[in-house]
Amino acid sequence: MTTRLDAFDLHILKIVQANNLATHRAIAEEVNLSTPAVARRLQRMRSEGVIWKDVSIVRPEEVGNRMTIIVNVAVESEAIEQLDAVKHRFFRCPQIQQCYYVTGEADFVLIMSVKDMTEYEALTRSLFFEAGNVKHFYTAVAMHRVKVSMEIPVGKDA
Amino acid sequence: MTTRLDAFDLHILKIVQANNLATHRAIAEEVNLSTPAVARRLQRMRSEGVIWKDVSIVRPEEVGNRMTIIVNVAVESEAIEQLDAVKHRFFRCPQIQQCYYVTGEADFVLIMSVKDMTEYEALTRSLFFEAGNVKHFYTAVAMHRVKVSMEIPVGKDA
DNA sequence: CGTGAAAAATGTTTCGG
DNA sequence: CCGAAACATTTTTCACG
Repeated sequence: MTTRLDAFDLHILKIVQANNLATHRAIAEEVNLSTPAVARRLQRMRSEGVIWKDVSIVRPEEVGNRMTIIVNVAVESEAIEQLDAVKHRFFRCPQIQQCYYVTGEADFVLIMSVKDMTEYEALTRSLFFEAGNVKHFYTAVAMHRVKVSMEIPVGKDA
Repeated sequence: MTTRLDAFDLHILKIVQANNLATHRAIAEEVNLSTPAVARRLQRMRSEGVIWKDVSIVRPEEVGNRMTIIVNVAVESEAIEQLDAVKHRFFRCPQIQQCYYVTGEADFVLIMSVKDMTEYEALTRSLFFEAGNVKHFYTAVAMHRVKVSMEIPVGKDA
């Protein structure tokens, strides 16, 4: 929060969070600004890290990665060293899309994208059993991805 | 999976999943193809829905001190009607970024982005208590977002 | 289907307010 | 810091292998 964002910035963010391929002209028209103004603001927000990434999102079904699995993991030791080791292991696994370190009964929540249960089972072995420091884990299979987004509410509903 | 994707397509997907602002020329160079070839493949994958969205991802910290909260929700009735009502309610809530309908003890897993605990508490009231059909819910606060991505493994690790 | 060179559109830079 | 016009890219189109 080192940066101050005005109403124009927030409006632009709202747009590019939904579609970052929108042309500067189209954005400029919607927010009532000139093309270079929009370009400057986008460039600033990208260099300052307000916008931290620009990505395409693909449908899992289309590339053969079919199942989404949500795993709650509890660790044995919460010593910093051990915890960092676990975090790194999770971070480096491509099938783990998201990993949150959380309060409460579980220590980690993982969101994974795997091809099938066979692949998942193999991963549980290498990630949870063999690697150590995992007390127990609870697996939930996603039957329906009701909503999948990275959008952050800005403006009126923020 | 109506479409067949060749090695070039997968390679391109890998790139744009990390950065969809990469120029066609840069992509072409990396995958050893001509610029228009890359353009055609991208256009095809977008029209066919393999690439289903192109978005900017913003840092939550930069748009107001935001917290990520993971909620497990169990419903009373799993009748289709009631379930759809709940899904729609969750889908329409801007603070709910992700919603999965899952097997197991909980019925839904929600990933929420809220400004503070006050906002979260207000949402729990309107989403869980007043709206009905929610048996119980379990709240976990994310202390650290270890990994946050929508990337799907393609190619060698898929 | 992929390639390479033209046209159209987009993004960027330079200025003066 | 914004906006208008010149400038440089990129994207697209098209004829051809």
